[in-house]
Amino acid sequence: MVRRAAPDNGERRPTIRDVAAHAGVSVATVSRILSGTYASAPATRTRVLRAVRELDYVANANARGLAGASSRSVAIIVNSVVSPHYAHVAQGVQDQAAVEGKLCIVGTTGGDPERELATVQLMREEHAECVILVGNVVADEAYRERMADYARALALAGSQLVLCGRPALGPDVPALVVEYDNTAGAHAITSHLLSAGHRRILFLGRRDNYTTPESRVAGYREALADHRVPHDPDLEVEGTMERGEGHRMIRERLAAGPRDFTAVFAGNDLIAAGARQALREHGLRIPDDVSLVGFDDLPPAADIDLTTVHVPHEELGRTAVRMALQRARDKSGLPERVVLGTHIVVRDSVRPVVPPDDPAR
Amino acid sequence: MVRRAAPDNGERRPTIRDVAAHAGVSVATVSRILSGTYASAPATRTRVLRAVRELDYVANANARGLAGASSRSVAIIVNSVVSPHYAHVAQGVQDQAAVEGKLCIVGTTGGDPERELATVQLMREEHAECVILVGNVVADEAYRERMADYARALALAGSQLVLCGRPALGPDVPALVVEYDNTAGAHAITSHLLSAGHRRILFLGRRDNYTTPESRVAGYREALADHRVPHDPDLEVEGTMERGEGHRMIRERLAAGPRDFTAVFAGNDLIAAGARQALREHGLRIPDDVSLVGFDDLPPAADIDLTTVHVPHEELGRTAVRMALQRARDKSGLPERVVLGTHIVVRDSVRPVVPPDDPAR
DNA sequence: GGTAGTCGTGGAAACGTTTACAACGGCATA
DNA sequence: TATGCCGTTGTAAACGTTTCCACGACTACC
Repeated sequence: MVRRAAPDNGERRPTIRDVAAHAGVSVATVSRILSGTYASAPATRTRVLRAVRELDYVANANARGLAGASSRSVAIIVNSVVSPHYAHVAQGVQDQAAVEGKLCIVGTTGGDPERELATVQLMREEHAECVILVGNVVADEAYRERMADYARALALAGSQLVLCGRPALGPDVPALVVEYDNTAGAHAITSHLLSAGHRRILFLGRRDNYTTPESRVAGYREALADHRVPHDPDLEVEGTMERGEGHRMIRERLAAGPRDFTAVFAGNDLIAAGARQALREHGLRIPDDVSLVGFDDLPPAADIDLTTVHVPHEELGRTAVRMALQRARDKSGLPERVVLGTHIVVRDSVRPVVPPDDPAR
Repeated sequence: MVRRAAPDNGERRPTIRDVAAHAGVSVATVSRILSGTYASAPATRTRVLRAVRELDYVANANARGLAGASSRSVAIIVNSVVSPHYAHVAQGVQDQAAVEGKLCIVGTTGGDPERELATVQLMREEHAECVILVGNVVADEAYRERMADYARALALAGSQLVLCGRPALGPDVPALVVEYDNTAGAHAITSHLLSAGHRRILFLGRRDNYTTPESRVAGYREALADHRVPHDPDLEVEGTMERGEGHRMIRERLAAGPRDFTAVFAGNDLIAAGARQALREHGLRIPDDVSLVGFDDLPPAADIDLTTVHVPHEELGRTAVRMALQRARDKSGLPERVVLGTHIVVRDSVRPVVPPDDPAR
């Protein structure tokens, strides 16, 4: 006997053997009755269930996993749980996992590829049913190779890799993709500003090679082109997706010279919040002096009455889990890539531009 | 052979046996070399590690757990991951888990005791090293019994229950407690308002029997008593800890009659944000017309320049994990309860009251 | 009344690891 | 040269499940 933990005096956690003995049946019968719906005499069934209740038995997930039953867990890997964007996706994953009776393993990387790898290894050890990787990323060749490696290694361990809000890989890589339409959203909200008469629209948070800001900038440019408004590269300000950056970008811009824009399109709501604060510190009112829009529609947006693009965060998480589990059940004919839609939420941060010579003024 | 998964043609995930064969040693040796630091000849060691790399071997967590090695996971159960309060505690748990090389299982309950129970059962199955329960709760007898049951059942499964921001149980219950000082924080910030001359301070978010709001109200009352300011129960407004509630409470109060307060102490930052919006909608400026303070010091507080009480959320999570793991290593002589401190963060939402007959005005 | 089929159950192997115990070799000491 | 010890490695049992296979009892049919 290799028992190390509790003394064997009955203060042991009951096993399936105990339940079987208590109910006067074999372990096989108990196992069958407990794991899903299997033919069994009602009398036996109730006897077993009573024994389970009386002994307060819970199965040993390790033994269950080892013996080959399909895993009961779903994994999600994010940069950080405190960032609202990730938190909402994680919530969606949680919800769907709970619905499916699975539990949810969360790993954070802080954006560090090293830690990402370590976390994926842990998930591989754990035999999670699927591993959901979410977030903005540099989409270079190294990334593609790394993801392809993950996907294959995970597939070998019986897990399904799901990329959430990340670009797809080659067709021969066993990975699912759930995205949302950044470009269309950016196009729509830029058009919203253009329709209100704005021509000089500052874009905050350009960051080349990063997938999310890159596709948002793309939508911005396309909308300008569609409205035949000349594109001024100087209106695209570089910065990361954080609140402080929004503040910095506006501050530096206004310090550098006179204001040469009538509207601001912030790369996300956090940037918008920071930008808003900086604008107000310069005595500019929103929306009276400057119009401001964001992207994401997370709680801060409602707080500051921001017109923005709604991203279905929770739905992304739910869809990722749903797709992975469906695929586990039925290998064939399911889509490998889903793109969810976005839409504008109009609040109170945009005013039409009134031309200087407008007689109404 | 009961293999059901991959076809046995080499596209199998490598086991420790494969590694042993590849390195020309026994499985015991491989196991010893991989799991922690154990005496072994350097030559063997490198041979084994090379085999691991070449085969891309990762251990099977289920088998490892089953064979009796201590578990590698830490569990946290919260109401919701999107609520900043919980998210920050979860982040702390994550961080510490990563430091200790453990992974983190997250369960959400939506505040439903039913789901809480189900989640605890899942964690019990999973043999998590510790289970951290966080958040505000009704602290009645039923709660105490439920928690005591959890604690005992988890202890039997080898896990340690940790209550985070929840009241302690009896001394004979095997549970750890990590709290922060709500009453002291509320006392301090109320004193801050009193020192600025405020006498009529509205408290938003009273909720009897719920531990968190209850102890915050207690601090508020104590501070009033200490400053010999009469306590008017009518200044305590009931409501839950949500943004919308803050808005509602102010709206209804101002609709019911003339303003009879000069400062507002919101039960948390979310309430403060809602209250702020409602006050502004009534044309009241903060802090010029009304002073406003909150509790928690989460990101929204900085956004709205709110003077508030800083709660060490991440530190709560980290401490919970640290305590549980220390206890697992060394059973004796460690504290069972820790109370972390809080402190005021002064921003720009409080102005001194100027008496009407003050000559300076 | 015999045979085939169905339903419910039990026995036992297998999953991949950890660890107690035993065994082996080499070195230092007597 | 014989003895004892230590450091390193191998053998095998055990962990608690699931599931394959076999077997008995009953029903239904010819």
